[in-house]
Amino acid sequence: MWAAHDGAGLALAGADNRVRRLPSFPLPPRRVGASTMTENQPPTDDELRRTAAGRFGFDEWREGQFEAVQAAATGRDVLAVMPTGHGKSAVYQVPAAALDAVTVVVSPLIALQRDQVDALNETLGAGRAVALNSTLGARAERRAWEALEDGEARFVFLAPEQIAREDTLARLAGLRPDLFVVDEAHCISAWGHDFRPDYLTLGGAVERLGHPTTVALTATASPQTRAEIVAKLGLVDPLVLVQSFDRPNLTLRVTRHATDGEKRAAVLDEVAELGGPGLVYAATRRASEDYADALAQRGLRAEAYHSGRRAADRASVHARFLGNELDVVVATTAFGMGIDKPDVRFVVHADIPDSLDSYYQEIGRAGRDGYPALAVLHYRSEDLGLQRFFAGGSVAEGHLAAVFDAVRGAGPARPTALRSETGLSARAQSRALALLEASGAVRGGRHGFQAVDGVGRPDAVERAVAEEDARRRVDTSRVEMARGYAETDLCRRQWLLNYFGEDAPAWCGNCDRCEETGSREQAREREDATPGGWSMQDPVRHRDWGPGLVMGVEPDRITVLFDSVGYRELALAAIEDNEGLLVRGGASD
DNA sequence: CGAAGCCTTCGTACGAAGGCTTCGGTGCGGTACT
Repeated sequence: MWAAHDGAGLALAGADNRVRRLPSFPLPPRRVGASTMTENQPPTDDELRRTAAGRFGFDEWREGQFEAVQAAATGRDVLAVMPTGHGKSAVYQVPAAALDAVTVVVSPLIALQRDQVDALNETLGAGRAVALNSTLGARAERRAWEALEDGEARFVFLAPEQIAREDTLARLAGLRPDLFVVDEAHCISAWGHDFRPDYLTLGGAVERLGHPTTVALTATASPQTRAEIVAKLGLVDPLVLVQSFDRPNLTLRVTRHATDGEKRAAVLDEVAELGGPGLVYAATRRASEDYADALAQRGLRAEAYHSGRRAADRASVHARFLGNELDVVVATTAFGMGIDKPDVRFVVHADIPDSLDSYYQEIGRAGRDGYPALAVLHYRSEDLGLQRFFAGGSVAEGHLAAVFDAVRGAGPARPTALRSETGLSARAQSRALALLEASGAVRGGRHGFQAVDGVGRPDAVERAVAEEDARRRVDTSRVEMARGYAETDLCRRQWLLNYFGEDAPAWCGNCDRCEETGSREQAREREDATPGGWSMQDPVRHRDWGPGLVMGVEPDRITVLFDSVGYRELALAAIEDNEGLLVRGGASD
């Protein structure tokens, strides 16, 4: 399912191919110049197909995929939202190979970079792709740069932290790249806020490189995340390819529990019964260890996986799981990207995750072979507390003031130097710096951070606090949407697909709610009875929260995604009683 | 926000109950230490 961009807003199409609009945002002007690629004749469709088949053995295209390849090959920015295993990499690799383009690929994990470099060197010839990261020695790093500057290597993979370094960026600019690729682009939104602040610098990097054709790739993104990716990267008139999120072979189920002990027993019973291969997700390291121990006592080959384990142990767990030497891995969110085992039969969540974006990503690791697989969420409303804590962390105004003063006093200064001034922990200082930078009070440059001229301390603190408030509201609303999935009486699949901006029937027949509510006919009757005439993706405007989009319709309430405050549920009774509270149309503009 | 762990207090005088504090998830890069 895909649709081209159509004018001022970002247009997206879902399962029904109906074009929809997201809240719009300002688009930066496109810079012309650096790209050598567009000066050459763009490749013909035949050339692209030949390259795909001959070099990559790729001759079956999914809907919209070839159009995305064409777009990238002719110099148009692309945002591709495609499930894992649908040939996402082809969207940039085929045009890059056909054009012999210099291609910069940003990828968040060194392990992922390594896999892709190996695969490309196997396909296109040794030495065509290199990675640049801190695991290289000085000599290897010099050789990699030389290979790129000689034109021998055409693909370079790096983490965003490398791109954020001025010397690296300057040297990349010297390569005059034709293509700039952001893999796992949802990190811009899901992680970019404070955990990987350097994701936020990628938009600046695109500009600095002269806006080469930019391709953003991800396997999961809600409409809000898509809009954020386009805005933060400064994509210009992008072709947006969104494939259906539905995974019909996954059975969706939620089991509610009153106490932690009851939940724990149910998780253990269920997983022991299912056997494997499967994944269990837990919210804390400690819980992952406890569940793994208890499952091992029941005779399963089970291991815990989290970032507190030694690197060698993590690699061993990963390898043994892929090699069928383990039945179950009990993991925190650390076990994720890069796992591609086709026959995972279940993903059981012992705790609710922070958002449906995470949940979909995690259950998406089940049933990739297309055979039936099970996704069960074990839910206690108390478990939301932990996710609210993670979403709600705030930076003290005193920290913001201290960091701003230190930056202003020291002139351009690196974080390590600033720390002796602020006395803050590295983490606290980096959060404060990221917020000050995002709100425009502080700027990062070649020699470190410096204050922006004309911004005073009260102003800087106020702007940073406002920035953080906005983020917190959105993060908290994402937790609430996860709660909504767990507590809904409606079809789970419809709920999940609606969250991703996709229309879906009210009855899927493959979730616990549909099993209980009986038949398709009953579901249709209930849907027809929905008053008010609201539909998915209707643009609306709220008196206080401004423009938004209808993301879910239930008999007594609708869910709206607002630009300013994230997801909100509104009772239909309240809308009717309160004239002017919520009106149709006028999404933004 | 909720759970776990440590401490204090009360009393079926050594174990239980209540109060207070701390902790909780993701990874890059670079630096300090074995």
